[in-house]
Amino acid sequence: MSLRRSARIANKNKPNESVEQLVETSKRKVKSKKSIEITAVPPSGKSTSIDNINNFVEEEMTGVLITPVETPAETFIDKGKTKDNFLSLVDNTSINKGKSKEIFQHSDGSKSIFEPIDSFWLRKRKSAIKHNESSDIESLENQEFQDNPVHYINEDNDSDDWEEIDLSTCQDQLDDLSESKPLPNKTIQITFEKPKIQYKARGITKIERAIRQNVHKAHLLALLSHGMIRNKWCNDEMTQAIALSLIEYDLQALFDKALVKVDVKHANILIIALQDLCKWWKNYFVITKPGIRNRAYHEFGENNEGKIAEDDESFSDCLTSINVFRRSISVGEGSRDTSAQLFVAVLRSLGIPARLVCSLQAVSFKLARKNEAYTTRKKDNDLDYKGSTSSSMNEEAQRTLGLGKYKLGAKGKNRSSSKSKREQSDDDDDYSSPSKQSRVDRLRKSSSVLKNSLKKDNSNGLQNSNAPPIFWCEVYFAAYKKWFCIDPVRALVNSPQAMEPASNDMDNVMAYVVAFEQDGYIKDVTRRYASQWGARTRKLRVPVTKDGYDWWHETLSYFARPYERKQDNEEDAHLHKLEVSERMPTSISAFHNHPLYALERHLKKFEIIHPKQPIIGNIRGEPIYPRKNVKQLHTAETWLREGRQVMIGEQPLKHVKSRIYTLAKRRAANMASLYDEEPPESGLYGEWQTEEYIPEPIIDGKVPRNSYGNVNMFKESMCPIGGVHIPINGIGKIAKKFGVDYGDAVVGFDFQARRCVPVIHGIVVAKEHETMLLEAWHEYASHVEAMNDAKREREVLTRWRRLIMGVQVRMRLYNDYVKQDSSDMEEGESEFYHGESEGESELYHGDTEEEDNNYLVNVVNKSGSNELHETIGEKTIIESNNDKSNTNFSDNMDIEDDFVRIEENDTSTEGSITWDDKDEEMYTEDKNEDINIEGGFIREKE
DNA sequence: TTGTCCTATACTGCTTTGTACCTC
DNA sequence: TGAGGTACTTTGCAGTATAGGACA
Repeated sequence: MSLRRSARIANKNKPNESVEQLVETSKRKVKSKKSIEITAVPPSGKSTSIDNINNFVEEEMTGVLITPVETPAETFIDKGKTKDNFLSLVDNTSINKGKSKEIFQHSDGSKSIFEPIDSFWLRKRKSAIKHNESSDIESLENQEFQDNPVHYINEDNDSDDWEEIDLSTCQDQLDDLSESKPLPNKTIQITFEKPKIQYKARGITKIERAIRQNVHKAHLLALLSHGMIRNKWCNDEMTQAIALSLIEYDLQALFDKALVKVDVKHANILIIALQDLCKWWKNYFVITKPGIRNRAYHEFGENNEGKIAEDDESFSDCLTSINVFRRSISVGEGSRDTSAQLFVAVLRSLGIPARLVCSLQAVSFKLARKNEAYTTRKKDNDLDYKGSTSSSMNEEAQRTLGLGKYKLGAKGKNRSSSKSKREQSDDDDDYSSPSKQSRVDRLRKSSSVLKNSLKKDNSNGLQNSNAPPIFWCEVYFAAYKKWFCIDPVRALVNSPQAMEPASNDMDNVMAYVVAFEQDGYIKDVTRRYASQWGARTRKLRVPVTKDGYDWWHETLSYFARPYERKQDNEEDAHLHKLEVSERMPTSISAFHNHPLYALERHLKKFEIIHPKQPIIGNIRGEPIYPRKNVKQLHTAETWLREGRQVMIGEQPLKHVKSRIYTLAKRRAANMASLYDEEPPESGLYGEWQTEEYIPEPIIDGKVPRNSYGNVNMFKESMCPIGGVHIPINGIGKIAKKFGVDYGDAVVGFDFQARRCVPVIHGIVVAKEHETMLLEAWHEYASHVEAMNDAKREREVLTRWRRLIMGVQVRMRLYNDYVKQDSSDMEEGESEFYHGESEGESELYHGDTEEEDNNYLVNVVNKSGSNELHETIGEKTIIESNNDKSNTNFSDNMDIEDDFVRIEENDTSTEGSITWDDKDEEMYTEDKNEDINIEGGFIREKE
């Protein structure tokens, strides 16, 4: 390692010094240390004395700075390899430890102290500069030497560099140290206090987040499917017939009257009719279960499957077939969800265009707060069905309905099994039979009696629950051109705000509200019901990716109506109006990332509010601005990359601290901090302060370049006027040869190892040179290609020559020495080739060094079949056609380059081998060596 | 008890124009 | 001798989202 390089490395903490200064400094340091006995540690681990210090510098010593430690107290953690090297020279006994220093005792009793080099150096240097003790490096170093008589600096790593000295030279300090703390000689025991485990907030990892989102998506699809099936059941004619048979005649007549004409008057009649229908339904249908509920992600942990399944069954109906669905309406009981679904069937039976609406309760992909899902679950009696329907159910009603209820004691415990059996049998029920019809009539007649008693029993339970439902309905009012929501469970008509659950309701989270149309299409109507769409609801949904991909939107598009109706457009407009007129949040945190409103405090680093008008409100004294006024800012360089330039005279709207990424910037920042200067800042500009980049023109073929000698070509529009970008790497050489002025085209930057390297792709030249350069380039490229081909050909022929010569030598040796000893061998035949099984002769496939010289010749004969010929010297073995399995060519892939493919009649290659199909004779041109082949055996031609 | 804000933590992605040395 | 290729460099860091806790 050169002294110059050593100086450069040492310069890491002294960037303001020139290399020459540092070379001098290094030399001075070496001189100054000559009075001290230093044992330094080069990377090799061999100790070096100060007498060899000059060599030491040259060896790139990874030495350390050694100073006496006065009050070692804390554990020092070392990670440097250099120290490990040092430790090999001493006993592994740490005598005393300091925060950044450590004392080691050698086998001979001498001691060494370590201190990381950079901390000491920087501390001293900063201190000196700060107090203006000396601006001169030399005086500073002298001062250091006074404080620390032993030191040497050689930095390879910032904090891992160590230097060893013999502490006998600083015995005074050590004596002091020894007096205060006697140092043991041998092993010591270090006891660490067990650290207090502090469980801190932990976010989820990227993978975990992806898994959660996928689970969330899968659940959404399952819920969509569930809704589609139930919606289809709502169209069931039998179910609708049963529904129609249950509705009182007067009510039916009212609906008939309301549907006569489409106007406001009749629409109002329809509203009244719907209200009456809801009241009737509420009295008729007994709620036995709360229905689907939302679950926290962590509830789906391992070993919870059984519990969840059991839990779900007790919460919602498991309608296994449409017959069970039909039965539910005839008996008039079920969960809140089933109630709403059946009500849709009722409405459709009356000829009213009704949608089944569902708030999909997909498992959240966000982390639930600690035990939140359990602790904040509803404890109100509204949904605590256990204490309502079950225990308080009137026995008379149960008897009449033939029902057992949940938790009715020992009797009720057998409910599930008996119920399931009954459901199973009901699956096959034929409701069109007279007997069943009479059962419906019976139910119809007795319904008022039954329901009154049930209602009484459920007065504090599910029947009168005010909790927003999961399923409800929507009815289209043509007169108002609006969809009105109807909640049959609570008998509410057109109260969309009542459908939104409380924000802390963990059982019912409103994130996706979808409406299933009568014809099966699905529409997202969340915005009609979510009052805090921008502030809350939007954040609960699958986020739109940065490149704009909206999974939910795409998924729903598969189920959306392929054509648009007038009422759909009207509805879209209405939903959009609801979205943009969302009321302002009442908390400051809700303004964070709100799509409509913004506070200055939430602006990001590269954002600004422009213009600061209008102020659309105030929250705790802070002005509220429209989100559309939040504008993105960029540095002039970033705008240039976008193909825009800052207009002359524009001042930065904002100054931000520069990001320090590259080494160059870091050095500059270090220098600034060294002199207590302000860190460098970048000015930011808005798009309105920029204009499209206007490239300079090419004058007299001279390409304008930037300060780095290149041409910025971040966008095609940045090409100099009259110039052209030729995106071919290497064409610059051609331009240079022709004396054409050109500039390397910088199309971007590559960031590697904290360095920014421009990505150059092709050149920019004047347009008039383009054709000439391209032609020259093609010529050059073909020339290079031909050269490469010729080179490769030469290499192949050389190898063939070596092969043939090698085999010839072998043959000669064989004939001279081996053949003579084989008295049994027939003349003219060689066991060497066919005497052993399948041609695997020892020599041919032997373990000799020449083994690799067995090459393959792939010959295409006239009939077009491929045959593989293995050539050894003057002989060729022809293997079976296209059957490589019996050949020993397993290595042919590795020596593919050594294949010689010889086309028929191809005489272009000197010394090529030609295959004549007529007489099956292979001969080598220019060598006058013909080879006869008989039945696959080889015989030299006489 | 609830809503809001602050803090700690983890993740994401921004950064924006070399050079010494070796081989051919 | 010059062109071209390769290795070295480093163990970031600021901004942002979010969970958890404190507090009104």
